[in-house]
Amino acid sequence: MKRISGRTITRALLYIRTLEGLLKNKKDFVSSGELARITGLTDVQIRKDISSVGPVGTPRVGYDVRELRNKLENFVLQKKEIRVVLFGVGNLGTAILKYPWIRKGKLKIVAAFDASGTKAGKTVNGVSVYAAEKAPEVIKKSKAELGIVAVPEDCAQDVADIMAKAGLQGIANFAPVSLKVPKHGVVRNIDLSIEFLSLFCDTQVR
Amino acid sequence: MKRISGRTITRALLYIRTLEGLLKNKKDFVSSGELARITGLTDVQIRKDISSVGPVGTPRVGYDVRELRNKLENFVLQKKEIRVVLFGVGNLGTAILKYPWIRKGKLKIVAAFDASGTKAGKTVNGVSVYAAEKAPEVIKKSKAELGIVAVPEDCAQDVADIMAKAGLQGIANFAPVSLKVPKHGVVRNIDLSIEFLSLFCDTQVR
DNA sequence: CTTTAATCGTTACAAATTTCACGATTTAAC
DNA sequence: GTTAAATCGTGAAATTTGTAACGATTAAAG
Repeated sequence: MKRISGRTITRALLYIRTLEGLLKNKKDFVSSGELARITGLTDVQIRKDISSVGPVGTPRVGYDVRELRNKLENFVLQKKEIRVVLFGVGNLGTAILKYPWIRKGKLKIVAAFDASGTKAGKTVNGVSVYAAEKAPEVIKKSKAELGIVAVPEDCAQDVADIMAKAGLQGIANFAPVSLKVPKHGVVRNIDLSIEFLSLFCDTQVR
Repeated sequence: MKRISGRTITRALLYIRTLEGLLKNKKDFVSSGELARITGLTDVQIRKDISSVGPVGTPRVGYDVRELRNKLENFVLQKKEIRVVLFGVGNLGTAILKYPWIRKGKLKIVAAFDASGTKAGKTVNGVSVYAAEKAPEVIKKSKAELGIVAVPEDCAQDVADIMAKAGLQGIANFAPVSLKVPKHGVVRNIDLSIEFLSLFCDTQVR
């Protein structure tokens, strides 16, 4: 199987989400053209992406929704389970804990940490919240692999350091600052402000 | 001035954020190499992006931080002011209202709407919250141009319809569903789940 | 005032991504 | 069973995006 680009993977996740939606509506088959209409992509792009997981469609019929979803999932989410911790249980952190994750089964948020004493000991959407000091210990015990930074920008680097020290391999960073991490670490930055402003720029004539 | 890609614009916003951070630290000059170290991009890419706004750097010295920020801002955010409304004042919506936006001056969240009766009439971070029914009226009065969808997925399409009808030109959609909008409408989808999972996939061997 | 070292800006090149074109396959109609 | 219509899958072309190479410019040192 050839190497797959990150763009294809991101779109594959979108396909998975879309297919889940179709399943809810009892739709058993779907064509690349229809997926294109829903997602706003082109049908060719969709067929090409899907071809990464091997032949799965039937000419004149389209794709079996359930089968395609399963193949995409196995392709994109290879491991059985991925364990994640979250730092920061403010509004953003709570939103993340309550967000409808794709494949909740495979992706487990195993613990959350917060600096304010008022939240430790509580549970949000089934996830236990610990005091920040407990992080190294809890991360190791829980065998978490990835971390989410949802703290204010002024403590984001501190949190990233704790994460790196605890051996987390990847960080999703929602704080609007660039993080310094060991060179083998993977960071994905998600700055709500930048994401939004780039929309705004698209609406301008240029 | 030649056409600029969306990627360049997104990176320009990152540069602006980074430069603001440098200014806070009283740094007056910065080289493309240093910006590269901070942002994780390459120095060539940064110089190339910056060249879109015209010559601004000085060999052997680098860029005047304040000047570069201003030029990038004028380049990326051409209008004087952009007016935005937000739908959904739950955890995510509240997080958005409190997020440290780049250039708060130019970007004004002029109103927020929420379906639950308990929030209407309140103020979050200086923004008034209205009942959802008031939306068409308030949007028109406030001359808003863009909208943010931060409601649960099952009412996201309804909100998008209201937005389109009220004449908003662009939508930033944080709900994990694809929205149908009139063909001239611009939608930027930000699915926290997909953003995060794509990080996870990057950390896997492939 | 000349040399040196750092850094910018740009042109040419390479790589990645998307789009196009079209043959192959399958169902359904006749 | 033949034909027609829809749809898939894919190799090649076109486009976009990123990288490398390098001359040009500037400040500082000698």
